[in-house]
Amino acid sequence: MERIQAIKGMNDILPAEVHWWQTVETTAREVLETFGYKEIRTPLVEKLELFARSIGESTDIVEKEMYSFPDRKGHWLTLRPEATASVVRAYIQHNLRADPLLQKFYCIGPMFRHERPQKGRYRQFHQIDAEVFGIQDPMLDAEVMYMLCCFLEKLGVQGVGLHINSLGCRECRPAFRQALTAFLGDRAEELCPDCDRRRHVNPLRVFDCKVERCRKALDGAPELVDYLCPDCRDHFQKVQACLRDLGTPFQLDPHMVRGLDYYMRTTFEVVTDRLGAQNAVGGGGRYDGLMKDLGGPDLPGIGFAIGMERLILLLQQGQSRAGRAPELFVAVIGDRAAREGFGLVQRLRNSGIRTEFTYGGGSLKSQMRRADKLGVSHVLILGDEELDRGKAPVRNMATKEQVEIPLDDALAALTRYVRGHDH
RNA sequence: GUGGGUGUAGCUCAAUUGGUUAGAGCACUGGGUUGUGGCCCCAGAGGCUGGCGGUUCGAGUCCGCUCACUCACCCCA
Repeated sequence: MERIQAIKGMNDILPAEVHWWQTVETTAREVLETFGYKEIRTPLVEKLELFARSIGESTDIVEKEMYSFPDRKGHWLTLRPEATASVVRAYIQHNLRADPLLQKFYCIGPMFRHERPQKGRYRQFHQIDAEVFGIQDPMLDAEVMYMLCCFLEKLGVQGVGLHINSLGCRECRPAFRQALTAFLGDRAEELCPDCDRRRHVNPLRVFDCKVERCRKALDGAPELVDYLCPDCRDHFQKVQACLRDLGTPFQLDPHMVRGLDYYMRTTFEVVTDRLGAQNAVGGGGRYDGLMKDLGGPDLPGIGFAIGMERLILLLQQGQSRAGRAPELFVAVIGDRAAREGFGLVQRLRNSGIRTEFTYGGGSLKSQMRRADKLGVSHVLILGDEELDRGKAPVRNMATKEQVEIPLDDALAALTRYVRGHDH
C-alpha cells in the first residue's frame, strides 16, 4: 500500500526544532511591537486577481509560481504567495485609515509558491511581514531597515549584510529603462539566452546574471542612480544619511532588483553567503502606488518580509539547543503506588510543574534510566512501602542527594524542593 | 519547468569482480541477585535494500521505468 506523504516542498516542523520557531516568533513580536506595529491576520486564500494586479502579471510569481485553483463556483482562488497584497486589501476593505494610529502592521504565517524546492526554498514557507502605510518620510525608510537589523541582532544572527538601492519612481524609471533597453539591444549578440529574454521582460534583471559573458557585456551600462529624478535622488540621499545617523551599516547595491512590480524608490535586502544559492534572508521596499492601484486611497507604503526558514537555518549554524526538560519524574513501584502517583502527577502539572511519569511502570532501574535520559532534575520515588510510611524520597539527579518529603503535603513540598527554594 | 546527485534499521553508514540467513555504531527495550540513573557488560527488538519490471542458476549490487529526497539553474523570502 502506498504511504501518504506530505506534499512536496511542504514540511512538518517536528518537536525537536519547534523551539527555534518559537524563539523567532517571540522575538519578532517583541521588536515589532516596540516599534509600534500591530498584528493583523489575513486569510491564506485570496482571489487570484488580487495578486495578479499587485505583484504584476508578468512576474515569475504570477506567471508560474502561484497555487491557484477554482472553487466550486468556478472562482479562481490563490494561496497567498506573499503578504503585502492581503494586508493592503484588508486596509482598504476595512477603511483602517479611519484610525490614524493603526498604520503599522505585522503578520506572521505561511506563504505558498509552486517552485522546485531546494535548500532554504520551499513551497510552503513562512514569513514575518511588516507594512507601514501613509508615511513617505525617508526617516521611516531608514527606521524600517534599522528595525529589521535590530531584530536580527537580537536573535544573534551572524553573517548577514544590508543592501540598499533606489528603483526610482514612475517619473524617472521609464527613462532609465529605455536607456538600458537600448544599451542591451546594441549588445544582444553578447548576451546569454536567458538575458536575451530578460532584456525584453525585465531588463534590470540582466544585472544579476551570473554568466561571465553577460557581466562583460554590461561594462559601461547605464546606472539607475544617474537617472533618478530630483525628488527620488533627494529621498534616497536622506535615507542613507538617516541610516548613518542610526549607525546601521549598509552597502549600496545599484544592481539590486526586486521581483515584484510594485516596488519603487527604496528597496533593500538582507543577504548572506551561508545558505547556498539562497542569499536573501529578508527583503522589502517602498510601494507608494500600490494602495491606489488596488482601489484604495493614494497612500504611500513600505514594508519587508523575512523568510523564517532561511533565518532559522542561519540560527542553527550556531549550536542546537534542547527543548525544555521535565523538572520532575515520578517513579512508582506497585499498583497502589502507580494509581497514587498518577493522580499526583496530574496535580503537579496543574500547579505548573513539568512532570513526567512511566505509564507502563517497569523496574525501578528502568524508570531511573528513563528519567535520566529525559534530563529531569529530580525524581520522586513512590512505592507501596512509602505510602504506608507517609513519606517518600526525592532524588536530586545531579547531586544524588535524597530527602524524604511528607506525602500528605506532597504537592507543596515537591514544588518547593524542585523549584529550589527549600535547600 | 530544466539539469546533476542520492535512495539499505528510527538516525549515520557498511556489505570483495553479481554468490549462503543483508551488518555495525548511535538510539530503543530488557537484564547484570529481589526497590535507584549516567560508564561498562550481556541480550532483544527493529529491513519485502523506495516501488515496478527486466537480465541471470542467483540481484542490495547490472539494465529500464517510476516515485521520493537533495543540490543547482530560472526566480525569490
